[in-house]
Amino acid sequence: MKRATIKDVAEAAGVGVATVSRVLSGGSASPETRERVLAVAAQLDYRPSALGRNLRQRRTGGIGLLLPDLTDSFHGRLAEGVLACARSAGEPVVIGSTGDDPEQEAELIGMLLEQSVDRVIAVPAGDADTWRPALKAGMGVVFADRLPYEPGATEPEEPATAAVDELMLLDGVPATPASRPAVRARPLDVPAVLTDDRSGVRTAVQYLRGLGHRRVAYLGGPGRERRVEAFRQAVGGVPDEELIVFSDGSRDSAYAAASGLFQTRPDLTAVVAGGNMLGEAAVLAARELDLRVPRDLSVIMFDDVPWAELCFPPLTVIAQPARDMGYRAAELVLRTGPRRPRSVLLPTELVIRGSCGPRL
Amino acid sequence: MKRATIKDVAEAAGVGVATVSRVLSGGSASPETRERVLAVAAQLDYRPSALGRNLRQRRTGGIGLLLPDLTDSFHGRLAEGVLACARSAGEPVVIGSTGDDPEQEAELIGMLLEQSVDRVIAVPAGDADTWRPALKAGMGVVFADRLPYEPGATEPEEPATAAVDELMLLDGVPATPASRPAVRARPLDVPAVLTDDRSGVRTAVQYLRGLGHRRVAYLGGPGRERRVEAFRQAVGGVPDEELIVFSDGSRDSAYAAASGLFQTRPDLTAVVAGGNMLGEAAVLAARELDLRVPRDLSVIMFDDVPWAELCFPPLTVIAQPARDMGYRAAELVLRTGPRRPRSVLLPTELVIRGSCGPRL
DNA sequence: TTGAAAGCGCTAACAG
DNA sequence: CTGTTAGCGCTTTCAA
Repeated sequence: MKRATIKDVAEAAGVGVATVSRVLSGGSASPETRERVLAVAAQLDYRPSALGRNLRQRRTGGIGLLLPDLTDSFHGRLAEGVLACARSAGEPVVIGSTGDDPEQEAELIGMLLEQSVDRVIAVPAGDADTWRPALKAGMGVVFADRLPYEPGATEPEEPATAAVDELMLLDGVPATPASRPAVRARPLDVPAVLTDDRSGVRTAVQYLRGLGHRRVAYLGGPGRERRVEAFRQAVGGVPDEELIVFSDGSRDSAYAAASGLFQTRPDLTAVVAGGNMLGEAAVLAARELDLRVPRDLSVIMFDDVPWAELCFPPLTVIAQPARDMGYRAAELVLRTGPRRPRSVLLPTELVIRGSCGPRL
Repeated sequence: MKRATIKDVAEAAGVGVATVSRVLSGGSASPETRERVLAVAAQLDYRPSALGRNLRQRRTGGIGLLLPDLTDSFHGRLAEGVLACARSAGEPVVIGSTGDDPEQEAELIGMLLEQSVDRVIAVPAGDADTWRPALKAGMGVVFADRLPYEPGATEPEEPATAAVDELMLLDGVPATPASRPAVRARPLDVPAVLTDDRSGVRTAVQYLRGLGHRRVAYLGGPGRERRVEAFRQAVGGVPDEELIVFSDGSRDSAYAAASGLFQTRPDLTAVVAGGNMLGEAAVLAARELDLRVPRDLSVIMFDDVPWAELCFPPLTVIAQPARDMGYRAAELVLRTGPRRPRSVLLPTELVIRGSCGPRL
């Protein structure tokens, strides 16, 4: 038993297909016609097929969502935000997990293109080159949490000025400092929803400093250029590069990075983890090496997660509004205005629990 | 600059559109024609539009994925499994989050129907009535982790016998006991990928029993009929119903349930949490009430999560292969065989850490 | 092996 | 206000 089509409804109601189409999409029609059509449609259990409509309009109307890893609580919360907004707009969401791999990401972009999904929200894994095809194809893209940079240079630039407007309102301080190092990677100029990494990192470092820590390390993940750069600035002077280590998106690599760091530099007394998986790794590695937190090592982590409170000791964190980020990204990508939507920078919050102590 | 269509390719290659279609889908064509077409297609950067194909074939070929909550680590891992399989099959995945609410679920099913997504994987929130429309519309559906039951009766029945075949191979014991209580809710007879709740719960209870615990409580979530029933059976005799409490899918409700339980029944010495959010709530509530784990209270939790190890004390758990479940569910729903695919029951594993101790 | 042609279900001109 | 008609891009008979 196949579904009724618009033609069936038209025949059964004794009207033309155009009339049915109009009635169903709120066009003009005489009250009686409208009523009859509606009745017949309900009676036949008619559901307009998105297939026909999409082909006709040459677009699907759905939203693509590309994330590095749904296993990461941050991305899960972000996704929930996107889905909540999409649902209230009645839009379907096509999801893809990139594993933080630019190639997979490129493949998924291709898939979305093939499906004519013309709007996408992404926590990007690849650089500007990965995303250029999507942009050129006219996709409406909004980035969340990170920005793809032009390949080549290594020091990230602040996002385009439009992005910082909101922050300035939030903490009353321009986020773009007057002086900058020379070589800069330019981020893609595309609307984005970011957290205020700079002030988050600064807060964390200052907090640690206030506790007396001098050798504080940074544990970074992929796509986190802005955080690292902010870290270098926050510690001031000539940063001890050995105290800055990276991992890719996996748990194993995060653990390896943390463990390696703690072993090669037993003199460090505090570490800031650039994400919840890094924080997890730091706690695990510390425990394995018999480092007491916070006596031997203070740890502070980017992103608040439910288990931060269950951890021993409870983790001090820089909280980010992940769900809001997703919701707002969806709002932006759905906004079909004439002008490109502005970017948004959301504030972080220091949540003090028990994983940081004074340097002994 | 719009995308090239099949017609453009045909013209540029001096052949008919049918030929292009054939070449691109691996049909027969003379080597030289094939080569020419392929060259032109590449040169024009031609990508076949899924829109046209889908309309013609009256189906999208994508997979729908309906989950209660992406914020829950279990569902996140499940989703990653589904996405991994879908990606290797080149199929897009349309995702929806139901919040464990049957109404939202029904709405999302409607949306998938409208999109002509004819295959769906779900951790169902609603009952059989919620899913009947999807089934009647001819959707290929595979359930994961839970099964929708016929509304009315309250005691769940084991899933259809096909489902237990795999388990019997796995642990050599038939999962369907000879004797059963009288009133039963029938699960929908649809392929599913489930974990062996019965043996998992039994293992947990026996472990606790071995430690000397007599008053062990159960903290249940939504859609967990089979686990509760297994719990009742595992504790044997007339179960103390006051020791069995439920919450809906939210963290708040889980915490309230746990806290309430601990306060009304201070005599209990052990609790099994029916999911990771329940476990989280149990630990939090215990801590709040100054119950020492495991001295005053032993806790064991369904589902292993990364933070179980970071928790204090590290949580003893019944691990479930969430990611595998997703992957296998996707395999099932993609299997386009003549016969309906068989269900799968996957084993659990007791992982002993530090949250259970002897009764003092 | 190939091309012409007929739609898939829908919307948007355009006429009436 | 309403019906007729022309496609959207693709696959698939059916002849040639």
